[in-house]
Amino acid sequence: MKQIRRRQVIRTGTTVEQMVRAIADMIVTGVMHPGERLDELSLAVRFDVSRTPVREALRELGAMGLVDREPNRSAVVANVTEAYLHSMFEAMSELEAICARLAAERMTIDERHALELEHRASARLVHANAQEDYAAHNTEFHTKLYRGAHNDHIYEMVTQTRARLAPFRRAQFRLPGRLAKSYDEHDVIVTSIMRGDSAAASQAAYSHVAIVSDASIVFASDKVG
Amino acid sequence: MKQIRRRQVIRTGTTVEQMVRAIADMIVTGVMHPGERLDELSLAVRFDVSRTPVREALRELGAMGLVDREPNRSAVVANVTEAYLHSMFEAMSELEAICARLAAERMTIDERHALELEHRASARLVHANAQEDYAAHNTEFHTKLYRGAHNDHIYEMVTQTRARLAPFRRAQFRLPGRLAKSYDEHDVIVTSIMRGDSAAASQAAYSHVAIVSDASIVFASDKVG
DNA sequence: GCATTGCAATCTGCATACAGTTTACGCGTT
DNA sequence: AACGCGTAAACTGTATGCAGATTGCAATGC
Repeated sequence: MKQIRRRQVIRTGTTVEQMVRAIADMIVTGVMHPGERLDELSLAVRFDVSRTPVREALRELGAMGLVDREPNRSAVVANVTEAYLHSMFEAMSELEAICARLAAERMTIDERHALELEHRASARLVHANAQEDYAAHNTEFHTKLYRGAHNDHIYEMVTQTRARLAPFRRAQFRLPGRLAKSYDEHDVIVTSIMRGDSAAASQAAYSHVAIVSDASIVFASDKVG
Repeated sequence: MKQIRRRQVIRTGTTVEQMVRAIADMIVTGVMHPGERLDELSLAVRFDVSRTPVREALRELGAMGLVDREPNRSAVVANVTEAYLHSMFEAMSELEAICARLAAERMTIDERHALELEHRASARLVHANAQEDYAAHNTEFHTKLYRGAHNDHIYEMVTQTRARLAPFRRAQFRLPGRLAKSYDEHDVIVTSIMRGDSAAASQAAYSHVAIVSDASIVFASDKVG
């Protein structure tokens, strides 16, 4: 995967915010790997700005947990310990369970229909084994679930946790048969939510994420230190 | 509560980190009120540094959710909407319930003893109606609970949420009889945890925080917009 | 009397410059 | 050949200066 070295100008809107998004995206999508250095001058040249906004962007990314910073040392793409990674996956399960429970209680009719529709549409992707497309669907499915909980702060927490886990979860759908299993698990969640069975939805969501975690940790274990 | 106008020099360790802590402290302890402006130059003069580290500190505080920032506008102490405040209190109940459940399952013998000890020691404060001291005990009690869950990421989330709620929760122990009720609620949590009854601990913790939320929202409702 | 426009003061956003720290490399010694 | 030391290069931390945006006020027109 070759990186684009050409100067990348992003002078629209607030410069720092754009840089935060751009760098976060590179980390989350795996263009940059955990442990990789983010030196200020290179980034400044690359985005065609001075070091000042770069530093502010790095500080914000640090606060988000996407990069690690130490005094007088370059920022590096966050390289979490295996223990912390495990705690994030567990937290993800708990948060997802909460969202599913609240969603079962609070989703509007329209939201329920939209969730079901999104889910049903993905069956086609499973049969085609379209891993990339299914991953996109998966993101949308879970986002709908988080939104459905109707709690902005929980949405913020779960979204942030998800972003931090993304680098360690990329390959999950490459496991043979994982797509079909994921679909089945989603099915239980959707069915429970449609019935308004919050306990079942919560339980199903917890297990679903726990399974994804196990699958992901296999791939992540060679990256963490 | 008069503010100290004298220059405040904090040249120990990493400057920006110190400033973040100092400003966060002023917000959390109520020295600065929601909506209050944080202009860069004043802060720079006050801490005897240039605007550059001030800006970085403000950006970090923004990422933490303690201050709101908009382009070309001063940072202001975060002034959340009533709806968002409610979502944070609800999230706090959920997180606390998780911590209590996990703590009931995972706390070591020593941690259980320490929690019980902290709790028992506070009985004296209730009888003396020592609100300030009880508030300190309360913080320590809940911190022990969060630690007891043995999950670093959840600890981070609950701590951050707690910090953001702090400005809106200051007066909770001024309600008549609240100290005694708080003690009783803690008692149920402690007893459940000592028994290893995770369901009861979780339930008790959820209710406890929900009650605190209701008490706090009364006081907060005249501050939010 | 009230609204509107223009100007000045204030403040933020960013670039540049300088100071202090860390890292890397080469030379000399053992 | 390996180790230690010293110097230079590279990089981060902070200050300062300038450009652009916003705000408040005052003067003017209706």
